Amino acid sequence: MTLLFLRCNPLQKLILIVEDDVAIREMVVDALVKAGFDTREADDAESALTLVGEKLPDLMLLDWMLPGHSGVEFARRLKHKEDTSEIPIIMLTAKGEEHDRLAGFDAGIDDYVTKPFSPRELIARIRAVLRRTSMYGGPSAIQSGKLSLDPASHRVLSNNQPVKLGPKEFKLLHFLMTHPERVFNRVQLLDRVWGRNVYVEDRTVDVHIRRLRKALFPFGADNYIQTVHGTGYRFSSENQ
Amino acid sequence: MTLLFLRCNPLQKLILIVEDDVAIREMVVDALVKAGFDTREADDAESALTLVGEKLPDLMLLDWMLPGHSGVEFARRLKHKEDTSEIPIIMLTAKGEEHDRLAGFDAGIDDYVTKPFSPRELIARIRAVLRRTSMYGGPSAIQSGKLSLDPASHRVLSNNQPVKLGPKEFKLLHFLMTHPERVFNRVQLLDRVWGRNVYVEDRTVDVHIRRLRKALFPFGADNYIQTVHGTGYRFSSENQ
DNA sequence: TTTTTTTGTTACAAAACTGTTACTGTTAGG
DNA sequence: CCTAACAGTAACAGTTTTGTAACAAAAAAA
Repeated sequence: MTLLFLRCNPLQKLILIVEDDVAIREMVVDALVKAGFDTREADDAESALTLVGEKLPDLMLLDWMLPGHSGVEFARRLKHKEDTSEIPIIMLTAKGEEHDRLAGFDAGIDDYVTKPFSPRELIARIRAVLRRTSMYGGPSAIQSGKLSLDPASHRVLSNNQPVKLGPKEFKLLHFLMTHPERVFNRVQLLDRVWGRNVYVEDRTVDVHIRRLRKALFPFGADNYIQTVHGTGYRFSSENQ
Repeated sequence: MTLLFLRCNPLQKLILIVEDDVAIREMVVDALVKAGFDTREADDAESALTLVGEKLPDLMLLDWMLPGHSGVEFARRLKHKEDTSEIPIIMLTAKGEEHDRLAGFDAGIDDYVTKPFSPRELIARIRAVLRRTSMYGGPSAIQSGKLSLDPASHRVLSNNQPVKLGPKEFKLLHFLMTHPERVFNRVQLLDRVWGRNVYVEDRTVDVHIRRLRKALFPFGADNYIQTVHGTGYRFSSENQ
């Protein structure tokens, strides 16, 4: 297998369009490229997943009707996977699918555009969604004080020194770092890090927090994770 | 002038609807109330501003065409003011205003709904926007003099220095700060902070007030909490 | 397979928090 | 000025919450 390292402009947002109608796809890609976006194309959920695996896009355009799975179901799956849950999704729907739109919103879809749409409107909506979501939690590395965490390479650095973390610890730190200055109780953390419908003891969180702190301690970075007595834990770049 | 103290559920999101068509307004309010939202109504920009000044809404529904100013212009003004710039806005537009929608997105409007719309779609969109925006910077911090209390991060800052408080102290201060300039007797405080059907001695309140003051003392912020002899306690941003 | 790593649970220790009390200082009114 | 009700304060003991280490099961790697 060959790995392709594509050099891409980091300032250029990557849009993944999943749509089986070639005509629409080309029209959209054309508009996106002209608007200065980088694009990837897929015509079904399968190949879309492959592309997502290669490089997390900054936004996805998802056709409502896809061969195999429906678009919403695919969106729901993405939203449930930790590493892809933050990718904003815009749905492309045909007229008269009004009722189902509601299901889409519930699935965590950020916006939708009704076919036929004007390229200008599409671009405007993409920009609007990106503006909203890129405020926090882009797919690029998260920096916080001397800590930096890169979801893509699955690495944590403290003062450019690699920190060794287990998968759960990484996920936990990742979640906390993407939601700094906010307290989460144990159940919330279990929900967001371990996943819904997973039953584990509350106190398991404490143990993992402890392990995280232990791993960060040699770098003097353990105090980023703070205990809020009676409530839960908080990540804060401001010590104390 | 009469001041009405409305008891409102802090978990209930406050939606401000600005719309001059009474029929639409009532329909929307009806739907919102049924969906569990708290609402305020205004029929022009003027009165909308007054209401915003009284209490910052969690979201605004803005009619495209308003008497006096246009809706977008009003939105732009809100987005430029520091304290209101974070309020998400959903525009209500009539059919055939396609072109202008783009201007709306540029003005920082979060979404728009085309009239006529179904209540269900409206609610779904409101929920979607709230979900997106409340992820970060949810119910913003309460500021009072040099003190600020942020429920999301569960933090109290005095001159940007963190104040260490226990859970009960935090809750007590939180309650007092959300009801400033108002005296509460010990039973009322026990009810609202400790919870109904909890029996503890009245004097316990005194002790916690004492602990709060002690924690605030190093910052010279202890005199925000004032004793009203024979009655109870009051939080006041004006010292003395 | 064996070995290593990761994970969840538990038990106990340590720390933090809470409510009560007893005592002291204050206030308001006679 | 005196007094009775009221509020401030510190100390204490009991409770709850969190930290920590050790262990065994599960998963991953070799």
